Amino acid sequence: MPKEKLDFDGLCRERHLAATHQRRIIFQAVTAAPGHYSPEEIYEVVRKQIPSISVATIYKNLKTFVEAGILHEVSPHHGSLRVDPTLTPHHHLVCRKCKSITDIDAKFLDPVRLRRAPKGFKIEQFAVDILGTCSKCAKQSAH
Amino acid sequence: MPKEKLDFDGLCRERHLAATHQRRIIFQAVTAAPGHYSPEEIYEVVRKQIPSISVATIYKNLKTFVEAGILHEVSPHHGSLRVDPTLTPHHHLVCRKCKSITDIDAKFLDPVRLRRAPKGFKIEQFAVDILGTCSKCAKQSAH
DNA sequence: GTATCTGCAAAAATTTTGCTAGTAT
DNA sequence: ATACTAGCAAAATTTTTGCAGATAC
Repeated sequence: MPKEKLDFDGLCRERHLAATHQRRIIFQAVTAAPGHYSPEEIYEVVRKQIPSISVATIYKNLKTFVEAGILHEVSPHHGSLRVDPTLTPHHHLVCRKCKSITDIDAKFLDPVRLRRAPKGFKIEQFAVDILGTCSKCAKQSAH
Repeated sequence: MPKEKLDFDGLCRERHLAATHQRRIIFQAVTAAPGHYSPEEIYEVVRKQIPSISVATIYKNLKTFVEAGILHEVSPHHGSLRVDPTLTPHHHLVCRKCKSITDIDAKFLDPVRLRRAPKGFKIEQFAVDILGTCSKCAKQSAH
């Protein structure tokens, strides 16, 4: 029995998600190779196996997978461009539930340092997103 | 003479950008207070002072400001949601020019560590975006 | 059997584009 | 004078929604 199928069904069972055919194929499409796929790219791949699939199903399930922790977002996607006037070095606390963003001064973090320089990439800046749950959301889900 | 105006005109001169009225007001709107504004939010604020402003102008100028380094993006905005199948700890090299994303194993980075815990925020994960220029883009702008 | 999920189509939201007139340098 | 920029309207993208029928548990 193929390993992926086992994994996927197990993952779904753990998180009380229905292991539907569409979800299985979407998951396979995303995990077939490392990459940083957009919903549109995944749609095009999945469509080859399930021509009747709809983009809405891709979106709904990617969201579901991310919320369930089965997949990750590349960087927190805030729905639209977000611009930041603060030019002093700082990073961001990002709440996974309410998507709120809070600044945290860079001096509260040990300086980010590479142990091995990536070949051919000229580093200009480190941006750290600290993902988690803000106090407001923690209270709400506490009871 | 107000400090902001001086700063803004100087910034524009340095980067060979025309210091237009619209840009000045947009810049003031963004820098009035720390925050993480969307184009729509900025539009609503600027509209109070320049009712004839258009959303397109907001978008064009935010993009211009970000490219010029006058403002920062909160986290790299990739145009659409991007999903990542790699669950082993890793971070991302993001090219500012071509927006390409490359994985870098977490063990090539000194572990991210907080010196002071943020009050009330439950940390779940650190995501580091290493911003810079990839080798391909470096070559293109070299000559 | 019941709750959940899919497909569809339509709407909403976000972002880009082309062009003309206006403005900064 | 020249190059750049703003406004406008329209299009292109991206994402969400509501609901009827289908599917998983």
